[in-house]
Amino acid sequence: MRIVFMGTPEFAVPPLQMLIDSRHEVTAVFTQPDKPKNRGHKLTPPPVKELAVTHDIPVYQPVSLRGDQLGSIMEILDKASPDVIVVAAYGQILPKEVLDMPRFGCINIHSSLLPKYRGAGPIQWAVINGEKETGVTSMLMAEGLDTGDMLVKRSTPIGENETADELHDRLAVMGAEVLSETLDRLENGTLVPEKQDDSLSTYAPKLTKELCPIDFSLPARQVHNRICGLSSWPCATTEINGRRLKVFRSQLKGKKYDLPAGTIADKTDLTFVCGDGYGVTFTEVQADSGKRMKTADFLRGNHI
RNA sequence: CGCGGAGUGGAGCAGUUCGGUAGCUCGUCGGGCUCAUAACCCGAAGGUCGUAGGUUCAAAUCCUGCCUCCGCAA
Repeated sequence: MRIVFMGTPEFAVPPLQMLIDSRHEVTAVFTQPDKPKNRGHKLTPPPVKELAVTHDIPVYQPVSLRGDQLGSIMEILDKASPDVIVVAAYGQILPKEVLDMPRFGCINIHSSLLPKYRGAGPIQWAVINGEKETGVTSMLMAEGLDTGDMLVKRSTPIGENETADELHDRLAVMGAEVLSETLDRLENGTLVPEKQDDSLSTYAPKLTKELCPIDFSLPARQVHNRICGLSSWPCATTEINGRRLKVFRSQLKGKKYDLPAGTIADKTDLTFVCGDGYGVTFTEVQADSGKRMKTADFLRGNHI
């Protein structure tokens, strides 16, 4: 099949790589415009663009698919003449004209078990909420946000101490597999679209930095889940000796303390008391202007 | 030229303000104690202080260029 791929961040890279390696032909790639990033505000291309250019695939980076742009977008799509458009974390709303354009429609891969966790932050929120499992769902795109009929779904357990970062990487690979299966079955006609039960849907908004400061009045389990879910970005934070401390990893101590929430229960391993009295141990941290390191290393040079 | 922090034995840091013998907590190696140990005691190795110049009797420390890493911001 001829395929147009739309995607932007790291999550979209494994699926695109899979398509490039497949018998299908990727005739065009759409991704977000280069944005000023990093120190010095250097203009940085999205990961998907970097992969596409190394394979000489035409890359388009419209600011918007809608409005004035629509005419030229449709021209590009006509020329690329896709049988299907594959969308993975593209970051833009597709207008109806685009959704209706390919013979097989538009297929989106979403990193949750729909209809749960629709939206921009499904991986992180699944971890923050302490879900036991999550997964990847492919769907036929409709006009609503992540509301299309589901095609292929695959689940995976979330590890006790697994961070959103690690889960993200696993789901990205799984996304490529789900996409592969979806396309195969699309061709041989064995797909059975399944409507989403809207009454079961939940929404996972983009993460903000307001979530970062650790609220030690919450039970230990929730504090731990939040640290895992926010790692490595935007990352849970707290303050220690007047310095801001990012917390990348933690473990449940499994021990109860008769101390007020937020106090340090154990200075030798950085265990903090939470709202239910149980301790959470920080295992990987980073202080202001320092680098990310194991707590044992941090404590060697930073006496608390 | 967006703002800011940092490069010191293998790890994490102090020392830089006010130039004057290279320090701390660990790790490593050797020895001792012990039924035993990641515990304790004794000892040892290991550093051109990121790099190139400059100032000086003397530079980790002051000045200048360059390299690398990181936080904010996105």
